[in-house]
Amino acid sequence: MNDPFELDDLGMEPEPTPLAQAPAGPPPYLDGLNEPQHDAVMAVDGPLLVLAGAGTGKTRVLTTRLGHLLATGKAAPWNILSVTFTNKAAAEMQERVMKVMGRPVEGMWIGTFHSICVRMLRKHAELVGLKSNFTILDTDDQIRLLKQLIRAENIDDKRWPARALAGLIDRWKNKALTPGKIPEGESFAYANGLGGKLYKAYQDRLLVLNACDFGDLLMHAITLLQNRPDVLKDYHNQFRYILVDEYQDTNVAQYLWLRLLAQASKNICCVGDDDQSIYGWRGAEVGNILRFSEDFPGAKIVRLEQNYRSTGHILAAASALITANENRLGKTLWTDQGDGEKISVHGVWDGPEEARSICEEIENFQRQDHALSQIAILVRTGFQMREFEERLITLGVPYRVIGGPRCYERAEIRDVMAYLRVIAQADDDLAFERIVNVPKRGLGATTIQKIHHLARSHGISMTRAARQITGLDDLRAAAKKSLSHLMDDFDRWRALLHTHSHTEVAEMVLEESGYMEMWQNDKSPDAPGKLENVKEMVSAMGEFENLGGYLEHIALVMENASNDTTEKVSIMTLHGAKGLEFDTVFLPGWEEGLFPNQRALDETGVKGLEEERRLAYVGITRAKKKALIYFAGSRQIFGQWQSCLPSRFIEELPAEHIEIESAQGLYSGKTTRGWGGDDYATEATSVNSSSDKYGPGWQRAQVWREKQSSSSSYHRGKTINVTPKRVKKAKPKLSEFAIGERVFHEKFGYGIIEDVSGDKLEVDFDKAGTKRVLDSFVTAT
DNA sequence: AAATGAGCAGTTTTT
DNA sequence: CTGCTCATTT
Repeated sequence: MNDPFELDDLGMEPEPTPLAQAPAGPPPYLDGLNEPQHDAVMAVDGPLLVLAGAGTGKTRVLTTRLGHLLATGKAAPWNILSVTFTNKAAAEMQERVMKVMGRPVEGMWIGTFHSICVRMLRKHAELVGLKSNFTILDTDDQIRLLKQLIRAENIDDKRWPARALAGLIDRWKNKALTPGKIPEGESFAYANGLGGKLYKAYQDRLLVLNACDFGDLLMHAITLLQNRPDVLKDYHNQFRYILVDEYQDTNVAQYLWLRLLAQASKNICCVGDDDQSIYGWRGAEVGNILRFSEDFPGAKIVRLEQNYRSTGHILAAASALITANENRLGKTLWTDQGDGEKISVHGVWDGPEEARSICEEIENFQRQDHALSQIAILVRTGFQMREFEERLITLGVPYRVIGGPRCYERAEIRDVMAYLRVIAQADDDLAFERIVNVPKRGLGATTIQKIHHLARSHGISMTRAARQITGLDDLRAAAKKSLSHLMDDFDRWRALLHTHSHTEVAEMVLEESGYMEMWQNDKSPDAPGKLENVKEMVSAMGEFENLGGYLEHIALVMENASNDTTEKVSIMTLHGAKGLEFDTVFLPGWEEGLFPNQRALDETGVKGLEEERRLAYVGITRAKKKALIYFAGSRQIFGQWQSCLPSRFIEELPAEHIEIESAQGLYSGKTTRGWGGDDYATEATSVNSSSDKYGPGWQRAQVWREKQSSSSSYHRGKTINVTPKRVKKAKPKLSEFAIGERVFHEKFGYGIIEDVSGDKLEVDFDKAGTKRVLDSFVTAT
């Protein structure tokens, strides 16, 4: 990474601070802290890096430290800036400081990078060319706007997708590179050199629209602090103590922002774990945490290594795994909780069997009174979730998916949001465009085109252009009338805000615009649900002070707050699991190509591989008592069967901490056994004789191990070959059966072979329907 | 202006 | 295999 840091040196002496010692004896909030934790709490002045391994009491240290600052009178609440990555983390911090202090604490700046930047920008908007009520665009708006600009440049947006440009711009913004600062050459990464020009055009247009995208929030804040020493000085005076959580996930822009704010007091405490850095792909710089002592000279480093979460084998296996990474600060987790159970590694035949096997196991746990809320299935990618969901549904085991499609992404919610956004901020083109013809009011593509054109050529927003165009003779009479009617409506609704509550206004808008009516008249089966969603949304607005507050919440707080406390199994991605813990963790899909993910390897090579490994580390360390890893011999991806090799991460787990379990019932003699039918699960339980110990996946693993030992430098040497690529299903053993042949299956009866793939057959059974079966389970007739 | 179909791409995600 | 976008049709 080139070095965009041009800030003042940080090497000043820490200013002497008078000690406001607590009276005799240590205050109660320090009770029970171990030594490093205690150190981390007490080292209040000067830069401090807390390397907090998984499950080592990081949050406790952070909150105790905050409490300590307050209790000793070193800082008033408003002297504290505490930055987190998620709103959830921010809320938890606020909550726990209250517990430490035993009373509510108000006035601290606790929030996400983005929410704190918004707060700064709302106050000083005009200094970066915005108005205080600026809109925060989401990714969708961002892409739509870019697409318009790309087309305006007559660039083929097929060949140069807007998404790609959005990614490029995001990466620039993550590094706080304004259009004037992008490195020579990087502009050429898009549309033969037009990237930079489009970036500039995009930023200009955003100012006209009085809008920001997410990246802008940080970037504008940095610009503000850099260009206005007076403003920066005010913040220096205010924020005497800065705390940062999940420091390993910060990007360059966030680092620069922190550095600007911390450069006067130098009282910055960053907490993080380089081994849990899993967001590199979205701009996080592990380098920030690796480089901490250089960035903040005189920094103290405290390592939290005692783990209070997992038992010995789990911890040891995870620790061993992560040592395969080169780029790390290094720490050794330990526990005094005893060895516990080994990690079990299961080879299964394919995806469906993996799902059956795991979900059955969950059912067993349920019968043994394990709390379902203490069980999680952690997958590498979203599409793996479906199999588990389906299986759990058929078994009637309650589950919840965490981090699935979010509610505000639903069309009707976005529509309502768009109405409200236009009312709150008339220049919000993206919102205007979304609802200008929803419900249909005869303002089609042609009209929009004309408004667009006028807006662009005059450098004004569409609302303004629309207003102007109603005074011209450019539109058909009907369109003109409809448009000016709509514009009048908007004015009226906006005026209503002065006299009515925002909730009332919203109700009126949705009624008068015909939006509710549109869904009421809609005959589609999901229309009532959508109507319900809209109503729910409006009632939720009441919890906010005003419209702006509500809109900002939606823009910045993207979590679905589910206070669902019922007992459910959790299904989520490994990314989503960071920071959580469960008694029992299932880790399916540990196969080359899937995990480590092929694309991660292809795109970022060793860096990607190491990040995948950290992901594996995060996964294992979520488990308190049991961790179960699965890999399948073959898997259907995008409708194609692919044969898979066990993940190299399995190989990297020390044998003494794992236990290989066979796929139960598989290959347990040549008994006729259904394959792929739901009823398979009920009988695939008992048989487990030692000669049948290894399922086919495990046999592959043996092969894989042999292969490894014969070329040991395969993935650890310098010539890192991030293959093996996924092996195409090369029809290993050709089946003796042919398509069209009539066969008999003990369980499903007679059927016709529809497809042959290796030794697996797809048979259309007369009675049981189409099933996938192993050829050894059928006989020719 | 809406509806149907062809074509295509398809990790991880918070703000 | 899906779900989406875009273009073509009516």
